[in-house]
Amino acid sequence: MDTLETRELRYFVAVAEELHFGRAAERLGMAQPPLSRAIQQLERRLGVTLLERDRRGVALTAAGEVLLHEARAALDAATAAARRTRRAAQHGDRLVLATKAGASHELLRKLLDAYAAEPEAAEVEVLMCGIGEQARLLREGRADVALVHRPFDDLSGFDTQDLLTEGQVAVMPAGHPLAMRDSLSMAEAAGVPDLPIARWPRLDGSYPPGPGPEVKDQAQMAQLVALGLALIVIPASAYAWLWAEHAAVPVSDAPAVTTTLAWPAHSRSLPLARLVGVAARL
Amino acid sequence: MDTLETRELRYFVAVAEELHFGRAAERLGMAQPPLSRAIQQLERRLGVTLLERDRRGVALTAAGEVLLHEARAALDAATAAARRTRRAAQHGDRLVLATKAGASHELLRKLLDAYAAEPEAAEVEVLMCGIGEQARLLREGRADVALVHRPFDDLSGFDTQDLLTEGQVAVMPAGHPLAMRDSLSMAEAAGVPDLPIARWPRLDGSYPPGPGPEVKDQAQMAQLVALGLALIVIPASAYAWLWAEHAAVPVSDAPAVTTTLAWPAHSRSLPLARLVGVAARL
DNA sequence: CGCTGTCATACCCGGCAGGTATCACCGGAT
DNA sequence: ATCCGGTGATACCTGCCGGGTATGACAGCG
Repeated sequence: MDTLETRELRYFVAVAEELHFGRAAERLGMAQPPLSRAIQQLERRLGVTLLERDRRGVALTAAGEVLLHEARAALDAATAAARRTRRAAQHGDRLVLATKAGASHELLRKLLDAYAAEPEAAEVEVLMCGIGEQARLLREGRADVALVHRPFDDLSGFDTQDLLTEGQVAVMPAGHPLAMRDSLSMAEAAGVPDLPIARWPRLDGSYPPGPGPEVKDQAQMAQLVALGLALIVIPASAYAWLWAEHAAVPVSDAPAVTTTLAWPAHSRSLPLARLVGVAARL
Repeated sequence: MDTLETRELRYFVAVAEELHFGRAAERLGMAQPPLSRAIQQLERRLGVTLLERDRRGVALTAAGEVLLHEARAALDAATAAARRTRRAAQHGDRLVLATKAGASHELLRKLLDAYAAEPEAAEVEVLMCGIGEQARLLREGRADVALVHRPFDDLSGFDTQDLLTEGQVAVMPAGHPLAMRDSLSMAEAAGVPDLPIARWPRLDGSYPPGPGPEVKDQAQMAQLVALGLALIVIPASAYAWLWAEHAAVPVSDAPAVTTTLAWPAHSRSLPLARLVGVAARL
C-alpha cells in the first residue's frame, strides 16, 4: 500500500525511545501537539495501535515494538543512502575502512599493502573507532568496510570474508606464578584470587557482572595488568602492544577469535570487491 | 545532516529506472514539472549531480547509480516496516514462511512437524512463490522466513541456518542409455547430443545461453524430460516429483546444493527464534 | 480541592507540494 | 532551411497539510 515517510518514522522512534511526547518533541525541535497528531495519523494510516496512552506516561504495544526496530533499520538505510551518495560524488572510488583502535595492526598492514599493490587500487582511508562501533558506521554509511572480530561484533546483515582465526591468551604481570605455565583453562584464569578478569563493555555499552575492574580501552588494560590489579583474556595478535612488565599465556579453551572483513550486504562497489578479493587470497 | 524523505527516494527511483521524466511522472501519478523540480531539489540538498540531462533522454551519473541501489534498499526497509507492523498487530505471533513451489517437501514437512510439537508454537503460514522470489518477499516484509537454496538464491543481508546439503542428479527419460550409469560428470551430462540441458531463469529473469529449451517451472521440465526433449540437473531431493518415465543419475561433480532457512538479519521475533532453534536440531 | 504534569483538541497560518501553461532546445522529416 | 514533435526546465498559482499557540480533559497527589 502506501510507504511510510521517514519523517513519520523519525517522530515515532523519538516517542518510542523517550516514552514521553513532550521530551520527544523537544528532542525533535518541535512543539508537542503536532507530534501527537503526527503519531495519531501514523496509527490511523497503519490501522494499528502503537502506543498505550496510560495517563502518566506512554508504553509500547507489541506492534509498536516491531515498528521501533523496523523504523530504526529503515532510517539507517535512508541516512546511509544520502551519505554514500555524497561520498561517491566527492571522493569517487575512495574506500573507508573502519577498525577498532589497537587491534590487528599487522594483519591490516598486510591487507593494505597487498591491496595497494593491485593495479587500479583505490585510496583507502582508515577510520579508527571505539569498540563495537564498526557495525553502526557501516549501517549509517560512514564506512564502506570494517575489520571486525567474531564472535564479539554483531555481523547480522553484512557480508563477510574471514581473514584469520586465532586463540586467546591471558595477559598478567610478568612475575606472576601462572606466567610460567604453557597454557591455562578459562576456569584457572577466572579463578586467580588476586587477579580478577577485567571487564569489557558489551555491545550495548553495559558491563557484564563480575569482580574485575571495568575498562574501556587497551591503555587502561595495560596499566591495570602492569600494576598487578587485573588479568585479561584477549586475542593472541593483540599481543603486539604488550610491555616488558606483561606476560602472556595461551588459554586453551577460550573461544577462538576470527578477524573478519565485513561490508553492507548489497554493496556493489568495484574497489570494495577488489579489496575483498585481495583479502581472500591473504 | 538531513535524512532523505521516502517521497524523494521514490521519485528518484522512478526517474532512474525510466530514464525519462514524463514516463516516471506518469508512473508516479503526477505531472512532470513538479517531478523535475523535486529531483532538482534532491540534487541541491545532496550537493550532487545525479542525472546527466543530455537532450534526448537522461543518464545516471556514478553517484546516481549509487543512490539508485541505496534508495531501493531504503524503500524496501520502509515498506517492510509498515507491513511487519500491520502483521504483528493483526496476526500476533503468526509466522509466514516463503518457499519455492515444489522444492524440499519432505524437509519442510519435518521442520513444520517438529516446530508444531514445540510448546507455544506459533501458527505458520506457508507462502508458495516463484523461483528466486523469496528474497524479495523477505525484504518487503511479506514473509518472516524463507526456505532457500544455496548457491542459487541471493542470501546477502539475511541470517541463515543450513538444513541439508545434497548432491545433484541428472534426470532423463527412463529408456536412455545413460540411465544405467551409477554416476555422471557435468561434462558428460552437458555433452549428450540428443538431450540438451534445460535452462532455468537466473535471478534477474534472463536465461543463460545454451542449446537447451527455456523452462520456468517443474511441470514444464517434467514434461520435456518425459518427451525425451531435454535433460535436467537438479538437487537430489527434487526427485520426489519424478514420474515413471524418468530416471535419475547422480552427477558427481555438480556443485552441492544446501537447503537453508533465511530471515532478515535484524529480526527479533521470538517465534522465529524458536523455529530456527528447531531447524538447527533437525 | 487546587496544583501539576500528562496527552488531546481547536484553531490559525505559512510554506511547499502539486497542477497548468509555457518556454528553450534539439533531431529529424519534408 | 524550416517546421514539427518530443524532451526537460521555468513561471506562476493554489490548496493542503505540517507546524505553532492556546486551551481542554484527566489523573495523581499533596
